Amino acid sequence: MLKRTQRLNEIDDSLIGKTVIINGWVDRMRNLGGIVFLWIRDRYGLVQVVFDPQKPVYEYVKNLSNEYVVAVKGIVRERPKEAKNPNLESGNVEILAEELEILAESKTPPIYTNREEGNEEARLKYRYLDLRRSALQHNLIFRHRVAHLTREYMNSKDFLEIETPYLTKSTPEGARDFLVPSRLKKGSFYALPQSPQIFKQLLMISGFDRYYQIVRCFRDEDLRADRQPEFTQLDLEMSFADQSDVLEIVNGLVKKLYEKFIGIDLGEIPIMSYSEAMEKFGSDKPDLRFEMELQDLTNETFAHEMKFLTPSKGEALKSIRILRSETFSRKVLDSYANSAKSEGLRFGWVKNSNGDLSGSIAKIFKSAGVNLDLKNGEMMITCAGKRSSVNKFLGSVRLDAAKRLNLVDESSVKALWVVDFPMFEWNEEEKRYQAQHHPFTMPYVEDLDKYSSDPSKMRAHSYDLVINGWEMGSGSVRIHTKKLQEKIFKLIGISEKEAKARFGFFLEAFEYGAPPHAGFAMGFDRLIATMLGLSSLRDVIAFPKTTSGTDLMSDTPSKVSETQLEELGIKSEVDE
RNA sequence: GGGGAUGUGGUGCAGUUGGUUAGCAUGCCGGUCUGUCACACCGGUGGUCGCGAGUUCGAGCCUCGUCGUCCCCGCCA
Repeated sequence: MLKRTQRLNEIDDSLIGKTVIINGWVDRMRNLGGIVFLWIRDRYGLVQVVFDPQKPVYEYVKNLSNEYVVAVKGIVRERPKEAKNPNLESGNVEILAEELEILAESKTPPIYTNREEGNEEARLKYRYLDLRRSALQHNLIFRHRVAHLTREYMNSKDFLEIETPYLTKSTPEGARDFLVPSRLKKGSFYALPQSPQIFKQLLMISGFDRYYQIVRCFRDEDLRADRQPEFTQLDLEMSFADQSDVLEIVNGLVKKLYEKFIGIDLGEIPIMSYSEAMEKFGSDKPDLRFEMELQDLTNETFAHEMKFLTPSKGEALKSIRILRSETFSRKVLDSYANSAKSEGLRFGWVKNSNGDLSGSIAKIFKSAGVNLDLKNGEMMITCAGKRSSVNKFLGSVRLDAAKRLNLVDESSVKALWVVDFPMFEWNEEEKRYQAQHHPFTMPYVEDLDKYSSDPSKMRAHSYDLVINGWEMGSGSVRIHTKKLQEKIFKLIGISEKEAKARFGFFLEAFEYGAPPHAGFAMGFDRLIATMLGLSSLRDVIAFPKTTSGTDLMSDTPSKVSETQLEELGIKSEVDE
């Protein structure tokens, strides 16, 4: 075969007059009857090849079609003045073909590879063709570069990349596990790791001191645009370290990545407590690209004159201001009212229409004689009820309103740390507390005694990195004593017996000199998507799954043979 | 598990109150064309309207069911 002497990004003025060989795909053909132009594409670029009717090779160009793989030997020449294409990287030159070799033919592709259109279904079925599109090529190349620099950074900070197993032990708590049946031990199962959590902590106990891994994690839960069943984390753990050490490492990395690849200085990344985030933004992952903070009216003097909105003891009365109310139709406000009601909240809105107050609760404010200081067109949405529900509801209103008002500057990047999450949350289904982060998280030890009657008030030494309202990663200081770990298991209703069966090896490890340690895990797919301004993880993963967890290209998951099941000692109860 | 959107030539879309021959663009095939760059122009091919039932004289359109894709809630330590 004619092997390439140049990649397509290398075809430029410096090669004028030289003979080159290029390899690539036919991106487009323009046959003008006499002269024929081809665009040849590879991963690096796009170059125009000319076929002159005077040359013998001209006879063969008619056999070509889109997506054929070809080798072209020819002379690089400057294009005629009028025929230069400034939109093309190589638009100053072209290759005059002397020889052509067809390396592979192609059927007419079922989707366009040179256009940004096509529905997801067809594109996922022919993912290998979709991946030829320059946008997806760009995303995956970008991802590679970020991974590369990430490794470089972690290495420079003396972190060791150490692999951990994929065939692991199923553990309670957290997401549903993907299970893998064991053939050698019929009736038993491995689980794919939801994260390498336990292993990286064991590596700390082994003395490796600083560990990281860019690693696949698996969670068998329903999908979203920002959630895939298998996804990649930058996982890290440090010994003799606390929260500030971890934040420093991660800050350094994120700032470096944004500076190098996006050209943005993230500046000082602020730290906000979980409770502040909830009170001000109604979210544990606030989008700080716009203001619109929640206001707490609970302690205002007029709060007890608010008729049905009056907060009873322990409840909250809060509001949010919307500057341009004209985009909020009655229908939108009704839908807010309905969702508030379904959360057991009382809801009302009031706006300034040409100097007069109107809206569902205008009368209440008027009779209470409150000066709301609303400018013309400004609206206030007010909500009363259980404090945590009020925050959550107004937080969702805040996001929805920002979307409607187009308040988000898509080119800006706002990162922050949210810290001191609650250690536990109540699981209504199982009627017990469970760890909000995970059960290996170090609690505020003083909270354990202080709030022994109300575990929901205990805080954890945990921290989330949030970028543009996306949870980018989370971490915590870990428990490193058996005694405390056992205490936590007890609090979340894991019996001593169960703890021993599930985590016995882990608890035992703590008896052999476990150093204080802390760590973090960053959602790598999300980070790439955020940096590229994409909302779907599918665009940064080469072979993603659909929202129902299938792969349309390979038709996965699929049935397996009866023999395979027998070998595993498994019988399917699903009817064919 | 629930809600919403969607499914029409290979691809992207239109299709009125249910009405006779399902349009448009692009691709593909053939033709003309020696400087195009999403080449242009002329001609042509291509559709079980996701699938199944029902209502009706008549269904792409209405009803019920079902399947796929996308978005959201639940869920995701």
